[in-house]
Amino acid sequence: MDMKEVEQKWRTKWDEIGASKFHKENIDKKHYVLEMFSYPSGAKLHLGHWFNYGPTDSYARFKKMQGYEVFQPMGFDAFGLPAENYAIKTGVHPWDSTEKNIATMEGQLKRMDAMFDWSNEIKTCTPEYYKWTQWLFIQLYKHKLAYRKEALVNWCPSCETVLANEQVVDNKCERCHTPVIRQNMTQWFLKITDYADELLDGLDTIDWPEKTKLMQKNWIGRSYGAEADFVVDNAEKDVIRVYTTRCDTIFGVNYVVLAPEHPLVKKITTPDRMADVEAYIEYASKASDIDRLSTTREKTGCFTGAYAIAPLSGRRIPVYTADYVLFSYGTGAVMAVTAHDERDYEFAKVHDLPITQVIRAKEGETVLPYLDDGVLMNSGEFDGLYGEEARDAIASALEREGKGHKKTNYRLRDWSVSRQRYWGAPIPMIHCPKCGTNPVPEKDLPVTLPYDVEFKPTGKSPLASHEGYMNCKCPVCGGDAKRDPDTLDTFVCSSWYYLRYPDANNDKQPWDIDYINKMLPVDTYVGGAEHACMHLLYARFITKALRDMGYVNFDEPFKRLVHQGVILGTDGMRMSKSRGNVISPDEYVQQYGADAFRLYLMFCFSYTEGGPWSETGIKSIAKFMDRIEALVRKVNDMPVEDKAYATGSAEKELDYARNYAIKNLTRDLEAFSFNTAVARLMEYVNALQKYDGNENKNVPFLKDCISDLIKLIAPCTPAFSEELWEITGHNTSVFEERYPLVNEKALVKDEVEYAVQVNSKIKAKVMIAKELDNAAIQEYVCQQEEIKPFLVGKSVKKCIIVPGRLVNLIVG
RNA sequence: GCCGCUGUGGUGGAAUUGGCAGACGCGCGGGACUCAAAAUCCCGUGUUGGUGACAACGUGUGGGUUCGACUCCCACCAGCGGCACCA
Repeated sequence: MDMKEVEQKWRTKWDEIGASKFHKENIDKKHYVLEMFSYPSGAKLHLGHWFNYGPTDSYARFKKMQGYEVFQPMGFDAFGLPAENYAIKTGVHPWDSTEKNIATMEGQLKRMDAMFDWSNEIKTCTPEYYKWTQWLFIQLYKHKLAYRKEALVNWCPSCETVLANEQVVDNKCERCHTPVIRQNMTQWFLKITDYADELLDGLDTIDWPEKTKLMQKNWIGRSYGAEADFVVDNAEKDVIRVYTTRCDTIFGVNYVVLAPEHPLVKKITTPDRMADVEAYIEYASKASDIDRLSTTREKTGCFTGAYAIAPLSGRRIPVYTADYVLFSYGTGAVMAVTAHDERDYEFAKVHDLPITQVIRAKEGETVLPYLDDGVLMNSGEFDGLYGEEARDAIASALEREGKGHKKTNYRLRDWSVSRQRYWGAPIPMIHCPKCGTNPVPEKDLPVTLPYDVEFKPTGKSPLASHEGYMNCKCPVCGGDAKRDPDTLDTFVCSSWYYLRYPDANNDKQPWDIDYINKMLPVDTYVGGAEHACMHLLYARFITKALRDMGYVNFDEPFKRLVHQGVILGTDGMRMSKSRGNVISPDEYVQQYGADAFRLYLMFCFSYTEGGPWSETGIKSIAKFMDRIEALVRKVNDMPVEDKAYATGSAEKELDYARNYAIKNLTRDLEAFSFNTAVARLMEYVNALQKYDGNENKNVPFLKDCISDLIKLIAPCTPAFSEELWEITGHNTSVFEERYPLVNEKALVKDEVEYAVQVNSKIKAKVMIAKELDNAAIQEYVCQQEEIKPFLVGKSVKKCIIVPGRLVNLIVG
């Protein structure tokens, strides 16, 4: 079969009949299949796209054949850093390069023969889309979920620009190799932390990979502890508030540590220590959070000269600043318990600080640092209390004295969404010297991203230099005002796109609420595991926030989630241009056709694991399809005579093979276990060929089995199967057919093979009739010639029977 | 470093979730067809020992639980994904 021609033929036909269209009248049977949309940075579709979209489309087609009304849209996550960097390097405007890339990728996606409903396509960089991204931001602002605060950014002093983490290599600017510093900048934040508890608890309600749920759980990082106040021994009596999960150790506090960015550091530092402290802050600004949290890194720090009074014990202890404390977590200050915390213990050794034991093991020796729960000592009235009981008592005491209280804390931080870049959705906010900061009125949306902008780094956001963009009228007083010069993080665009797809052409509102409530949640969402903690968490947060605002009525955006694995280069390394190990799918598609290529991707990798690319075997997949075609044509040409055909054991065997295939394909496709699904297809084809070798064939039965074969493989090789369906005399699409249903009766065997073990070693395989009970099985097995020798002079002490599988005789 | 995952023949990968390890392919070996080759078809193929029936060993390493462990537990090694401005 000339697959290129066949694929083109069916592509045209599918377009004519609107085969990929979603029919709203069948919404009660909807199944929303979504693949993570493409990022058009490279000019072309890569292997990863094929691996994500090809097999998932087969899943979508499988659902369609099960009678679901499938909605499978596609679009482009088109804003982002790479297009801007490309523009800075080459001078090609991000609009132009992005449009061109999208056009190329659309063409390639269409050749994939997936059932994408292109009438609902989305491109996040179009005003029609980002108008609603801006609308979303304003709703969040109005509901107090967007606010501004200072936050650290990577700053290259030489390029005078903010750098993405990706642009920082070894703490240096990737462009000019100047050491990068962390600098404070006022930024917009979204209050994802308001939803921390619900984001945790909601994990129990969704069908996601356990590992992804676990990663999100750890990312949110809920911990139960207490805040406690340490009063600085200075004129102002400044208060250092610390967060601790171990308030039971509070009598063992030997010093207090402030993060170098903590505003109190400079305030309380004594004049004689100021030079050292400033030098230390400078030093700390050069390290990344990952470096700072490394447990193997040397614990550095600097004494501020100040002392504070510990609550409850009243002890006077020194105040340090050290970069192993992060300003962004907890209160940005910790109490250091040198005897019961590893980092503090290490720090105390280096800085020659005392170590005060306040906990001992319940039994056995106590080795410092002792980290587990234990019995309190040297803790005044609390001596003798243990673990949680001690923490409760101490937290209550803190509260009584007005020096602290219990506190639940999260590792999760609010989501920083301001970007000092050009290629993103403009932040729809206006800064007025008189009225402060206010949102753009919704009737004035979108705030259009101007084309004629100097996007090369100048020390400010690119939009800040565009007078025509920046100058505007205050929506409150009508006076002269300025726009916010920043754009939104692209994760904001992708945090709600699944809501836009079903109603993508609505120009009155982001979506029709009634309609979207019927179309969502997404039934099956497929994309890479690298998004576990960011995109997937942001999307959940936005859904919950919109629900609370009344724009949707469901709690979770993605009912079921599947991650495809990563296909690596032939060298086992991640594909990248710099490594030169990038495999292009195009040549394979050219040579073998999209169907064979898709089938190969399904068969030769574990879908959720991926693995190194190898083209060995792609030929055999093409051959497998040839075998099917030959078989289908041969059986199709067999005349049906007017006679009674055989219905003996050969027919029973083939019917078993057919139903075995139906049962397993149905299960495996549902489970995204595509490689085993294809293996079962191969077994079925082998069984058909074996039966075809018989002299006396039941031709009508064989034709029926072939018909099922075409339906079974149809989701995997769509054009090929349509062609076979036509060859076998049909003038309708095979995707209008129902996926074959299993006949369980055909799978019942009179006898089952059991493995027989003696003392857990396999000694024989025995056919055992289905109706035997356990006692009869044991008796039957013991009579077998292969087993008898093992029983001579011994008795069976125990007999373990696993129904349908195994008998284990324990003898002695 | 921290969080999460993975490790099975020469090779890609299976294994009903604690029950016959290696399904289905690739590769390799042998054979049929052919003047020959390609294509196709048939047989074999974890390792070691044995002519052989068979035996021993075998799922990254070391230990443990169990009648029974690729699967569960503990410790370690290697690789991969993420670590909040790549998306």
